[in-house]
Amino acid sequence: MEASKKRSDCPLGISLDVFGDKWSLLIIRDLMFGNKCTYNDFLKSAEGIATNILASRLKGLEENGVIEKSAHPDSKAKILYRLTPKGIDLLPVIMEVYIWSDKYYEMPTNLKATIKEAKKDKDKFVKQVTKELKIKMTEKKSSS
Amino acid sequence: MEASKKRSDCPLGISLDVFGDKWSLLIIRDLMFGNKCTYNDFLKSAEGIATNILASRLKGLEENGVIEKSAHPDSKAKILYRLTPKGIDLLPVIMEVYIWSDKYYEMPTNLKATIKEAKKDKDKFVKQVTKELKIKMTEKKSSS
DNA sequence: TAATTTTGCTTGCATATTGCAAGTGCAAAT
DNA sequence: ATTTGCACTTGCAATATGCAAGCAAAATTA
Repeated sequence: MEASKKRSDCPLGISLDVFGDKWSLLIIRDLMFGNKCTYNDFLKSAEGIATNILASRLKGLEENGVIEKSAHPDSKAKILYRLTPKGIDLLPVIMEVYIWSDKYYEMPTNLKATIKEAKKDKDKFVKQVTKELKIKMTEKKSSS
Repeated sequence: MEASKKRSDCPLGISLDVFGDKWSLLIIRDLMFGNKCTYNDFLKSAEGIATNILASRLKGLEENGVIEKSAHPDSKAKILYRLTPKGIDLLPVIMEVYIWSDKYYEMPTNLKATIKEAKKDKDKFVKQVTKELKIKMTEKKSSS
């Protein structure tokens, strides 16, 4: 997970060293679609990540330039986590995982429409959502 | 990794329970692009997976219907591992990871052309390679 | 035919990672 | 002034990983 070790020159291996674990992509999902942006937000997610694991993953993702910390406009006690452009660029990867999952597993009702839209025109969906995310991650948001 | 445990109803979480670790996607990569199909083939890959981990990952991927075992036409001592249609359907996911990696990391020369082709027309690339894989995984191949 | 090698694992054991509970320090609310 | 919220850290047990060795069946070599 740490930025240092590299098992091979294969781009897939390098990528898996960045987000190839059970938790990293879930954090990125929360930032993309969950309207979550603080440590406590992530903790509250359904999967129940442990506090130390969350801390280590946030550190790893930050070291790898996928997310970044910033001051929360609402409070000095809060830290705002945001996706970097590099993190936003993981949208196609996550989208394809959802599409795969939709084909072989049960899709929760509240996601069906979104996945359907994504499948209909992937490029359009990625462009649209990327645009929204760029805005979202730039604005100094004042709470959800 | 085992087929049983499910952390949440999120399709992303379910997917990560199937291939969300440091090794599974590398095995799938070897099956897709590496012309590898036996236990020893996977062992020889650059990343150097341990024998027990490889065995447990093969078991997990089989339990989850991503790969399947079959008799190797060359020898009874060999076991042929193949991607199922479900496994082949992971191609778009892996492709997007490569494309992401290409943007932010060094791409080995021998892969540049393929990635460029994939980026030019993703749908076409996926259809083309899927077709090839379906054939490859169906034929009782007589060695690489 | 017998010995050796190949193949696909399993086993033992040391080390690393994970998960859970509790605790810490600072900020903010009461 | 005290309590609560937030972002962690720490300790420790449980689990997973990595490494080396071993093992049985099949194939190859002698």
